[in-house]
Amino acid sequence: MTNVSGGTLRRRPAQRRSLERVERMLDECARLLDEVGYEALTTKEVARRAEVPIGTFYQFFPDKQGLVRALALRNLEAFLGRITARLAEVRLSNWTEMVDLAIDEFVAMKRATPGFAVVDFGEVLAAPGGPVVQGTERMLDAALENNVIVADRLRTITVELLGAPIDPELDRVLFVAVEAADAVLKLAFRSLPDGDPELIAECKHLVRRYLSAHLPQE
Amino acid sequence: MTNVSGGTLRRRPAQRRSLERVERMLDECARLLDEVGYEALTTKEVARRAEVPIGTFYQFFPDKQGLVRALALRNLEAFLGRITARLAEVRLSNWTEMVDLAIDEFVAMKRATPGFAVVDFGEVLAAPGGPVVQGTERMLDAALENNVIVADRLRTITVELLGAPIDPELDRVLFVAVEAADAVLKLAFRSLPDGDPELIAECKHLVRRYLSAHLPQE
DNA sequence: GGGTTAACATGAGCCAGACTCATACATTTG
DNA sequence: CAAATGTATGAGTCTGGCTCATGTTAACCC
Repeated sequence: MTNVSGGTLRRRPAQRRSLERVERMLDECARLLDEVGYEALTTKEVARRAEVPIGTFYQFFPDKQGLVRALALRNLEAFLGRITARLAEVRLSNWTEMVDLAIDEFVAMKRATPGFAVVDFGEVLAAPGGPVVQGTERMLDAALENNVIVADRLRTITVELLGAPIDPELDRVLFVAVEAADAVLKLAFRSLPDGDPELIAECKHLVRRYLSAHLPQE
Repeated sequence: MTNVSGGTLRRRPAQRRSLERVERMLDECARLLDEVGYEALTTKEVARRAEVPIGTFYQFFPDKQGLVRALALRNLEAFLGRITARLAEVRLSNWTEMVDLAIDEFVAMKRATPGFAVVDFGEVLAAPGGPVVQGTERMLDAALENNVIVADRLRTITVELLGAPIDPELDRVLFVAVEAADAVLKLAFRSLPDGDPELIAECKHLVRRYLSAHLPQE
């Protein structure tokens, strides 16, 4: 699995102990996100639960956003790993199956991964409204980049699946599809803790319908 | 125009002076959102720019979220007003024209209305991840309700347009469409200050394509 | 007018939470 | 063993959301 999460940490943990600590902090961050949400999440509480002094917390994470961003990136890696693994298992006969697979994996992760329903890598704090243009290290950019990564990954898979790229606009189309799916699934998980099944179905519907205009029926 | 914004304010301004003050605070809030984004926006600065003491600010707005929520609701009213006005002007021959009209109006508002590209009524702070279930006065609920209002409004228009409701699932479908469009347009305005035209076009594409599965071609 | 009362306005200050930094500790190196 | 270099710590700073005691205006009554 490629290491996507470069550049999030203030200092990279070198020893085993530090590494475990960072993992613990991320775990507790995820659990706290489920319990109280992003706004009410405090760095002190994360540190307390992870049994790490606050000073050490700030040795590794630049700030609260950085913490959540690091978590989102860890989740992104997990997602890409799962998708890749699943693809190795099954033989897909057409792209609609891939849509279902991707969405099912995403939903499964939302259900199983603490904090993931609150901040997945798609939206990571994009929303509370970073200004349209701002410093390079904004979450905003991270969120965009993340969906670019997912879309790109899906493009690779799609191209492999179809044999050759069909539509030169495929990149943008996939990006839009990912963004839209992300939003609808977010909604599904806001409606019900395990995700409203009807909305999840509707999400697949939406994506399939949209992509069918750009991909061959086969 | 119906007054949607009930219940946002701590106290409703009665006299002319208070009313102007509240408007000024909302205006400055909008401008600040464009400048620094939601997180960096401070109630002190809003009050300072509106030339209102901080105490007075809190006489009217319950908190920072309440301020932004009030702004979002004011924008929602404006949007519904504009849509209604436009519909009175033009004669629509089919529902695809309505999709274009609604999206165009939305885009026009994003361009013209300060702060609207940062927090429109669709997402209003839903994202930074309130916990899935939490107190009644959460922004989250507000955001959901707002899109419900828009979807409902569009349903009314659609039903009028078509003569009779076609699909019993129309409500959910429209809701999903609004949510997806919202996300893609948000993206378009993150990419370019005035909204990436190609993404805007793609948004219309997405919605039309999706709805065409549920609405008659005519 | 004068006096009483109720509504409104004000900003110094409280408090919580993000983040720092001086100090203590450990670990490596000559 | 001493110096140097890295690492750990939590008391403390600072900023920003929000309050509340006090001052001010307006409304009302005699």
